[in-house]
Amino acid sequence: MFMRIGELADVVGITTEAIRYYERVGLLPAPTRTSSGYRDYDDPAVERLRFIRTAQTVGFTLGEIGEIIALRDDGETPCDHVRHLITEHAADLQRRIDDLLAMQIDLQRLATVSVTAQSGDDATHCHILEMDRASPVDRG
Amino acid sequence: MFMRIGELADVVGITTEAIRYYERVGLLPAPTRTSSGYRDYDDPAVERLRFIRTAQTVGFTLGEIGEIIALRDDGETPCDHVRHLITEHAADLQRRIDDLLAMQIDLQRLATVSVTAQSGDDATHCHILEMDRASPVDRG
DNA sequence: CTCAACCCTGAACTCCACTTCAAGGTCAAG
DNA sequence: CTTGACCTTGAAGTGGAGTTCAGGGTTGAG
Repeated sequence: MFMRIGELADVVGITTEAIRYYERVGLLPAPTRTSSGYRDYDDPAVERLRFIRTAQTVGFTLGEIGEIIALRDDGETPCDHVRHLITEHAADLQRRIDDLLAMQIDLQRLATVSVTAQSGDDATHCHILEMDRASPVDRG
Repeated sequence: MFMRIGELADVVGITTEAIRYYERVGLLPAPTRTSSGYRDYDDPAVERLRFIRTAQTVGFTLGEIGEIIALRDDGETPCDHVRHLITEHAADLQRRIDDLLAMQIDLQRLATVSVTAQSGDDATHCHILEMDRASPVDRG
């Protein structure tokens, strides 16, 4: 299945501009072109774009995604290096998860205060904002 | 207790530049000035800056924080709005955590393959890279 | 043949949350 | 009275992830 950029954009739910941008920054290989210069994509391009989107939703930057993709693309990369990168990304992932969980705890605390504040006596004042917070999560 | 910007910065752990920036974008009211034009902060400023920091750690943007603050400054009770934002952010956070966990499982699988590949028969080829990934988490 | 809908390019612009820079004023210690 | 730490301002820079713009080419339907 070959398709032009607009169709690809529709299929994966990414704008044509973003797709061209990914190509420009090296995340997406330059596709073949029609005689008139139109980009002509195949199924692997769909795969890759979907992968990029997923990786983005979990918080990887395009730079990191590029690294990961490079691993997959570069069949000559020695396994040791690959393992190293995997370990690195795993640790990074764990940090991200920890950060988000900490955020979630903070948010839940805020939500709890919010609910109790709802039945408060003083309607002109938001208790959520006045709560004396526990020390904010301090992770640099 | 009145203090200059540098002391305030130390107290709340925010750079002086960030504090001036918050003032510029309307998050922090312009403080009184000394005769020579130096900013002169009082305790409520400390409170507000701490609130901004806390709100940030739970994932609110400065824009959202500004909204909340504006509501309160207008004398309206921002509780409903705050509750709404909290709910939204909680859901968003949960999605991101789920995605990250899924990604972690993928990565662990990759790491496992990596280890077994180490003792693999074909030393010239990295098996880690050849695995076909499970379909990525697809949440739009 | 014409028209709309699509495609191409490079460059410039946007947003966020700051940071950095340049050029100068103030204040307390020595 | 100089030195150095601090303060002031406006403007510009940063970086990530695109989006928008200007100006033009292609394609297919009517």
